Amino acid sequence: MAQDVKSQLTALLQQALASVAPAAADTPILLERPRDASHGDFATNLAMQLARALKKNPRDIAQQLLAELPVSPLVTKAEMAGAGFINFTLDPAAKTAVVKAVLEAGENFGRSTAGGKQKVQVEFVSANPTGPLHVGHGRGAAYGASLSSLLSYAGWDVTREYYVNDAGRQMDILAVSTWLRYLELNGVAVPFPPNGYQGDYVRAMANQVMDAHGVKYVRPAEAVLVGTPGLPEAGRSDDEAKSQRELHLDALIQNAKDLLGPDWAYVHQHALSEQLADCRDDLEEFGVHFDLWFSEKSLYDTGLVARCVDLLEKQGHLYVQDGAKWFKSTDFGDEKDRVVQRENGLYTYFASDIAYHLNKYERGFDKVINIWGADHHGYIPRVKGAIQALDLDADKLHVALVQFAVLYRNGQKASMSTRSGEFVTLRELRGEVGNDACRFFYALRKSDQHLDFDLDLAKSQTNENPVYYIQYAHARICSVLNQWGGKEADLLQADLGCLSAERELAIANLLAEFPDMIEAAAKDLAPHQIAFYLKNLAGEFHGWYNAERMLVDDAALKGARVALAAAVRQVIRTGMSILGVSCPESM
RNA sequence: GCGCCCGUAGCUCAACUGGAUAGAGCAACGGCCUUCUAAGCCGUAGGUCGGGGGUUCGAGUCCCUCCGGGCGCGCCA
Repeated sequence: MAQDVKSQLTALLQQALASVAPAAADTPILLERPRDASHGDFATNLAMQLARALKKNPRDIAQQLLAELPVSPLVTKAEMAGAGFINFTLDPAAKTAVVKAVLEAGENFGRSTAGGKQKVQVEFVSANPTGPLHVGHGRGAAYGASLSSLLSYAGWDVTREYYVNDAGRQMDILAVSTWLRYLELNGVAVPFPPNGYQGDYVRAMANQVMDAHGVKYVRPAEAVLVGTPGLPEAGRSDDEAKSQRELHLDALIQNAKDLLGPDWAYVHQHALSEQLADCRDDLEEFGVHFDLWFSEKSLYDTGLVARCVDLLEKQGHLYVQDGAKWFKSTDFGDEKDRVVQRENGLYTYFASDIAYHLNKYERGFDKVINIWGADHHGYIPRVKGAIQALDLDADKLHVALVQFAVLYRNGQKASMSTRSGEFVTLRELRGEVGNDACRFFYALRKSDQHLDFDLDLAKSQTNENPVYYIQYAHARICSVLNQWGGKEADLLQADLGCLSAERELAIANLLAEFPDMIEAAAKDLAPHQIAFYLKNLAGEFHGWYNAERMLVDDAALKGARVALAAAVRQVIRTGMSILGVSCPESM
């Protein structure tokens, strides 16, 4: 199969290298597939790499290498070209052999052992369960899910994980928002704070609480508002007004806790589980599954946060200032030191995040991948710093930043604030453009690249979406195979020597490239390469389909062509399945 | 102001990690359905890779510097 071809070529070049330049015999040999077909099937820049060390013209070196190159039945032509490239043209049989390899291996063609069964954790989405997921989360979800599948396919032992921020102020705000809407239903006149959660789903939860427990949690407005600073004028957006709104909201939360006592936990828990369930359903429908939903709160309950802070303290990485405990992250390259424990004794989000990472390391992952929104990039140095401070290997942690998707509607930016309730939800997007198109649209972008998501385009021109281009190729092949009507197992006996058209050999070369592409994509954490590969493969297929007929009278030729088509179908299926996109048999 | 990311065809994006004449898809223009699915194919047009300098056999890719955009700089999460 093709991998063998590549390593055999490498071996040939190593022999030539050893006699031309024994001193540089360990020069790594890079074989690439030229874009231009006239440059053959493989090319190496070995001569150029040697130019500096040997102080010779690359073209002269290339000629010497060619002279020393052992002959091989695989290679029909080896020649020097350009600035000193050596181009190889392969024997057609060496190229088409891949068809049989694909059909034999099935969905395992391309599967790699590069990951060596090492344990890798991929943590992604991890959105606060305070409202519906929006289109930005969708990008992280699609990327994380595709990346996880890719790594798994490349031989890693993958754990997919969602970090649930179920402790902290944002959850309190959601709970109090729900309660205030509930009071509203019961005619209690408390103005709804502008910095509470405004979405309709909050009212829905209030209704549920009402249905389940009636007026049990009603309290008088005076009691709810007692001791609150009140709200500034609605139009004010100065710092003072903002801070007053936050203080007001905090006071409301405190009053709610006092007035409801143990029942506060019910409201809190109800809001959390409702939103989490909604989020989980949403993601499941999107084809995004998690092995573990990890609770932030559990880090407090098990005492890991406190243990972590103690540990850092014992190692001398903490100091007290203004009543708060600071972590000396500047010792590890951060811009400034960071608080882990507030003046009021409460731990910061950073503290629980340190504990979470300690927990990840204690679970023995060989590699830990965090997929974060790009707005968190300033957070990386402090987390890596904390990991180092705990005497752990910070290089095991890789933070993949996903740039936010900027939505455009009618040519204008659409707002994406969760708090204001004005956002396009992932669910809406899925409903309007479909799961497949969504997953593929996201997959088609390099994750760390800014993404302009034109809603009108995605919604109105779904037929133009490249996902259909690939699915269509798959459906066409299914149709041909149906009409052919033979047993697919028989295709293994096909006389591949019949495949001689340029297009057929080009497709064979592309198929052979699939395993290399998978390994490269996994190494780069870049599933978008799969999407581009598939587009390319589908394009080659469509071109061939229009140029040649598969179901011809000549039985041998027919068998060979159907075998090639079946191999293309297999690779499309494998690739699409990694991307979480379906392959309908007919369209 | 400081730090990180980015700037490639009219639009949205690639470019095998420093390699050959920078590639696709939309949009535009011209062709192809009595034969396996026209959600397709074939062709044409479209570029000083933001500007300038540097490193070397060779730069969209690395270094410097401007210009332009995004994000971050909480005892929030």
